[in-house]
Amino acid sequence: MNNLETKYNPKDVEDRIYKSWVDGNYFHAEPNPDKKPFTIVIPPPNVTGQLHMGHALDETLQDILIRYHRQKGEETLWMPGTDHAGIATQIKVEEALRNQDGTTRYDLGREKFLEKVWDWKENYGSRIISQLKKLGSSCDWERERFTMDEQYSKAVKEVFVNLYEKGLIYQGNRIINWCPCCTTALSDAEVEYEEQAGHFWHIKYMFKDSDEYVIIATTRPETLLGDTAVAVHPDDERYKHLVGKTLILPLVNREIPLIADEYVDKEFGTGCVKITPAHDPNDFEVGLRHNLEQIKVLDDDAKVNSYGGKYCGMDRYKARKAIVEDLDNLGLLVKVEEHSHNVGQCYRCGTTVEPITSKQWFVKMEPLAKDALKVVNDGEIKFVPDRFSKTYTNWMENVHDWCISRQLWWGHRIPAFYCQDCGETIVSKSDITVCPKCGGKVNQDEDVLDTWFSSALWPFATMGWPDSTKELEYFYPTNVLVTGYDIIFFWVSRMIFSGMEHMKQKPFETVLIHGLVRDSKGRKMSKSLGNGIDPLEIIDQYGADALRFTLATGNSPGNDMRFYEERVEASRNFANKIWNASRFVLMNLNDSATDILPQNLMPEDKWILSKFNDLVKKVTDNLDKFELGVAVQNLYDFIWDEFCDWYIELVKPRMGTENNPQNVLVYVLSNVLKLLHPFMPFITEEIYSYLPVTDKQALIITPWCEYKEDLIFKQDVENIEMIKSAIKAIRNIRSEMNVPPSKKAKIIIVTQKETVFKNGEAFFKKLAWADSVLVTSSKDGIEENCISLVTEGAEIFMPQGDLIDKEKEIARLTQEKVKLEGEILRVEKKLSNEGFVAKAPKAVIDAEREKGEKYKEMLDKVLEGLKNLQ
RNA sequence: GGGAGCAUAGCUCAGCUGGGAGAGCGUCUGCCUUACAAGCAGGAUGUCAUAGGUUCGAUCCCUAUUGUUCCCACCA
Repeated sequence: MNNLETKYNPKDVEDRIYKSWVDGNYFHAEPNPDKKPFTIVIPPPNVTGQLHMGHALDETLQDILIRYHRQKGEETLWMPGTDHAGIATQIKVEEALRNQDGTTRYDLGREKFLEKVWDWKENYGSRIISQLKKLGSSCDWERERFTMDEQYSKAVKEVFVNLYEKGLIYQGNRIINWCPCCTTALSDAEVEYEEQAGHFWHIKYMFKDSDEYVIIATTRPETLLGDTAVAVHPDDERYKHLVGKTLILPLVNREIPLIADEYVDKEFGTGCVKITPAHDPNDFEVGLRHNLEQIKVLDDDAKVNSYGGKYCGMDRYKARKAIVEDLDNLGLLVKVEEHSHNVGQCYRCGTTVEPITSKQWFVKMEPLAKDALKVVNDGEIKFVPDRFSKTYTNWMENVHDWCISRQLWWGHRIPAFYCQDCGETIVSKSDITVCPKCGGKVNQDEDVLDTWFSSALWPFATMGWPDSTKELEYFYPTNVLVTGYDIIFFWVSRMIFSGMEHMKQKPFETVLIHGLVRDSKGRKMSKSLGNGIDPLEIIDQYGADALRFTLATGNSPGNDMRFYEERVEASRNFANKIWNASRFVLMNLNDSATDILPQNLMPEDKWILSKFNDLVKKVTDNLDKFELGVAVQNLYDFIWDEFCDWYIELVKPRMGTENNPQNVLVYVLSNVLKLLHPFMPFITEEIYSYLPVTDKQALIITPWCEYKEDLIFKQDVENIEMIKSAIKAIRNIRSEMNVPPSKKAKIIIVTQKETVFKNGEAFFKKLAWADSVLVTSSKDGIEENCISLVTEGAEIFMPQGDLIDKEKEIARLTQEKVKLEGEILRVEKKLSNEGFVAKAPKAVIDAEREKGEKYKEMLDKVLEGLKNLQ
């Protein structure tokens, strides 16, 4: 115990401590009517994913909250698990197959391919979990869930059927976002828009049997193949007379009408718009209004199909080029403008998505959005910081129907069955093989559901829904959801309406939003940039506590943070500081040491106990407000500055004497470890195990500290602060005069508070390098050639013999004088301001008066000192 | 087009309901003071983006401006 190394080595500690927590079963929660529940469900990482900094931040924040509430004695459940992550996982496995032997999923067929994915999941699914453990995450591993577990799948089917029966899920042929690379439909949320440089092609459309024409402008000339009309605004005088006439579609030579529709903006471009109902969402609507034909000209892989005549088989960009060339040759290309516009891209693979009409399943959002908005607007669900509730409501108010079918194989297969004979569609929780209507053979829908459709159920499906379980009864609704602002739309909003719809209760009360972890230059960490920092490497090098501390520090909710190694180094140094302070305490304990406070507390003991009490309040309040960054800063300041730099130094002279401060040291250290534990669980648990505390148990379950009124000693705090300022003043002057610590000095303290400073004699010797300290209330007999220092409550004289440079001393005191005069002037100005005296709170005025008097007193002494020198 | 964030020390950032601004890193000076050089002591550097307003008093609240980042929408 006395031979701990001078450097904290996390590797000696972390795995062993983690195992002790698991063995102690401290992470496990059970419904317990005697206790208040506290629940967080983890944002399930992708099952084949690897831990990155974003996870590390997310998990750290959750673990802090979880450990805090566990120590507060609540029945604390952190529900862990993973997400099957439809597209992401399928892409990964397909890629692996391609690299392995060049096979595609089609070569294997659905069944074989899914076997491969399940194999993959078995291999890599545990990786992310073990990585979470490295961080110290105290999840209830007995309850680990996966979004494709049997029970979970039951919930997904239940929800689908339920919504279908309510008319909130429907199948329809509508414009959706199509990713030609993943060959699946995407929801609006899964498309990311990027400003790209493009062109604006102006094309002549000739009227039938006429030399007249209109000019349309387009950014996607290849869609011309699917045009079924040209539209103008009904009030547009330029074209009014032409409405109803027939145009000849260039290259295709199809006859299409010129129609009038309010959708067209007269001011934009030429005022004529080509209408391609099958490939543009606005045109689609126009097409419905005018009963236009939808001609789909692109295949699933974005190649022109047989409707495209000579362009058939060309990929969309090749076709674009060819069409522009042909139009130009025909003299139909009027001009080409540079044009920058937003291009939608698949959020998984980055391929430009193509709007395409397609038969898909949708969730009707409007009725669901209603309750989901109410619960946030009423403040039943709170976003931290609050501004994100606006982000949420804006989205929810304008939400479109949600396309939930995906043309993938990995995921929850849509529980819809189609009769081959009568064409009936049957939506059913259980698999069926024959049509209940005609007895014909049925086929199940080939598609799977959007991953987010299943993760939307996470807060209750993980607890056994649709069965009624004791877990749901006890732990639902959950307390906090911690996640990044980037998935509010994907996940948070969908959990909210799902919770409201299926549980008739909100899924959580607080949504704690954090920002992104960026690199040192503020860029997003990404694989393609290669600027990602691996949390596991950081843990390996600096320890999990240092990583956690770094991620929790200097950051406020909702804001991005920059991550660089120097910050981790600073955190590691802090861990080391704690380690060494603890070593010091442990080295100086005798067999009778405990954490029971003695009766005869010294002023400095009362000072640190008061400060510690303040800390308890601050840390607790900040944790309750989700100001984790402020809470951890409070701890840092207390430990390094107040406990190490002052308290330990102040009590060093008492070590080993009758008045040994060991119990106070043990008390403060053991208690501060409790407060620090949520942030730095490993090192705190380790050190706590060495301490002779009365409540000897694992720190992880040791009760949180309480604020104790009777451990606040106002007068002693004032006195010690006075001594501290005096010591600082002496250090300051010595440093200014380049006096090395080895050179001791005589100190005479003239004060009206003799007892206070007499009690502090030892402090001056140790911390202000004095060899003798004289405390007196009178200036009589003080030798000349003294440096005089004016500090709060005292005047300090340090005889310097011949060393004193009179001129320098006069200059210094003059400077001091000017400073004090300035302060006094400021205070007086304030106090002579009628408005201030009349309207400011009394406490502020009193404080200001007190300050003024203090300064005046000090100024008098400075002036006297100057007089003596001259 | 709509919305939001940010602008504070050389750098990265805190600053929680308005009462003369802090930390880490860096930097300068002096110290291996028997827990810690991953340390100790001391120092320097700020028109708290700009301009108005509210107030006795504004880094903080309001308005406008500038710069910057992001989100949503998608006029072809």
